Amino acid sequence: MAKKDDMLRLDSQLCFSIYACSREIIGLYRPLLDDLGITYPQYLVLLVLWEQKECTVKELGNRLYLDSGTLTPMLKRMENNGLVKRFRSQQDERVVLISLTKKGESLKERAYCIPEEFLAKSGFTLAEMKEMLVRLQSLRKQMNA
Amino acid sequence: MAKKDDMLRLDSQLCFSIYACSREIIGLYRPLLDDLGITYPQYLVLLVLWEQKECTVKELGNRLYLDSGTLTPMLKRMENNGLVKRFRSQQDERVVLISLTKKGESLKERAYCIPEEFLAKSGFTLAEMKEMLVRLQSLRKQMNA
DNA sequence: TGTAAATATATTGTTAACAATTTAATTGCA
DNA sequence: TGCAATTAAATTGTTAACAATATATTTACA
Repeated sequence: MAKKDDMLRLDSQLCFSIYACSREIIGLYRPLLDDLGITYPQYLVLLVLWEQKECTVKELGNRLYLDSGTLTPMLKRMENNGLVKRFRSQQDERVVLISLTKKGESLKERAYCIPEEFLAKSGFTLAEMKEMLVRLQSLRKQMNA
Repeated sequence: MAKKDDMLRLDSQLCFSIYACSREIIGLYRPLLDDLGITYPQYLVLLVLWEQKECTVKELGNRLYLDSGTLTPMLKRMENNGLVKRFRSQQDERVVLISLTKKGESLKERAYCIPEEFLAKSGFTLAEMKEMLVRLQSLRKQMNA
């Protein structure tokens, strides 16, 4: 049963390596994000809004793979911290639109250093980084098929 | 500023790809783990215990990169579900030892299919899987340096 | 030996992830 | 037109991650 047992060894599990890596990266980002007064998932929301200024909760969920059960309370916290505004669409009252405040907008300038810092600490070249990105995206596509 | 802005695009962020992948894999595992009556982090605890039968909370934390703030309540839940036993070491009363119950032990047999299922769904060959594993481990090592 | 430092776990409080359900608005179609 | 099905968010409840702190035990060494 040694071979069978090998499959169940913690250190041979890709899933664990990805899970641990994710948490480690978030830990690396934490002091930087603390300076901006945001958390990692909030940073992801801002990334989307820095790209497109305004979007619906639904669209945010599609980009980040999160549902309203996660997003609604998080967006309320961000609203309380003055980062975003929330309001119902006039055309369709079911839809909630999220847009940046001046404060949320202004954080972008201070965020450029974050991916740079990560690239530096990762020890990867930009090419290796992209290679990895492609593999992970194909993994995700596969799993959805 | 287009190039600078590119760095902040959600889809060019390796960190997001890893974070999203991690959650997606856990989602893939969920129905299988539901059958066993455990969650993903609990599965990781069992992986360690299937390897070595008994260990301390400290050792579990070292393997899984989790602290007592996460482990203590989780291990209590696992104890309530009859999966593990918890008891203080006789030699050092600070230390809490975790060991498997018959029930926890017996789940191993039903868990072999989980990494197999993942390998199948990932669309990766075993070699590609290992390649990826190595890269992620080196990324983790780098970040800790 | 006695006490300060170190160590292991537990506790408290905040944020997040997600299933399941609810509420409200819109759409489709008999 | 009117009502059933669909859709978008919000709500509720459970588990987890983690910072900060507390408690209890052990170790080190003055």
